[in-house]
Amino acid sequence: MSSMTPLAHPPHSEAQLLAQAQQLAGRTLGELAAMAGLPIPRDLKRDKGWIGVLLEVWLGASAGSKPEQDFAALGVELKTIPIDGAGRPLETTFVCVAPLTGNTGVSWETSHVRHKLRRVLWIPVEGSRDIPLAQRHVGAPLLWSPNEDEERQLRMDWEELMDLIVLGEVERVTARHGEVLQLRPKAANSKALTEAVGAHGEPILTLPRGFYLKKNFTAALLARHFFLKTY
DNA sequence: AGCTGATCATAC
DNA sequence: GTATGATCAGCT
Repeated sequence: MSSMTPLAHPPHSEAQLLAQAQQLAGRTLGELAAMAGLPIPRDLKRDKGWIGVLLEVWLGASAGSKPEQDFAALGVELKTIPIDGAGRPLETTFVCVAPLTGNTGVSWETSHVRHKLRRVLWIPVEGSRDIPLAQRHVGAPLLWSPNEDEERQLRMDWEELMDLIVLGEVERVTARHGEVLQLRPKAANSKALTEAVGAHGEPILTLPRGFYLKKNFTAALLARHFFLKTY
């Protein structure tokens, strides 16, 4: 326990990555931040990505911005997921920005969504705002790939949403579209604009959008994991 | 209460 | 603006 330390280098195998993640289970964010020498914000209001960065440090992921998977050599993406006392997600999960132009000929097979979700290390973290940040516990990790059903659900939603984008109907899409995958703003604020395609094929300016996993999807994959592990 | 639309920090 | 990391918070 006292030898616990952040990985100084990216893990060389999934097994090593998972082993390190399992070491974090049961610890509090306060303990992990102190051991890593990171200051703890009072809350996440102005530090929304803080937990993600903290766990990146512990797991040897390259912190910072790179359009790559967190563990590129392993092809693994890291996602922290806030959960309530019953282990259910408190928030949707951002996947990637949605391409709003240049989409002629794009397919699910080569999509960013599919690539990002090919293999994910999920790390549940207590997320209730009633629990002080430093006292929140890290849960047991789950190394996951979509099964046949999950992949089909994702593909169907992705194709529906991309069809609307290509047809110039992006501004008619709401977060209600999609069963497990939704499209929502992903921007600094409501004044940030990016290019998209209008209803008549003309260029328009609209909010940047991102693909997000709905809570029903992540809740199911977490529940399945804990069911199989426990019984 | 939960969801949808909006927002926060930082690097480049 | 885009890309990384996500959660906030007003409204239904």
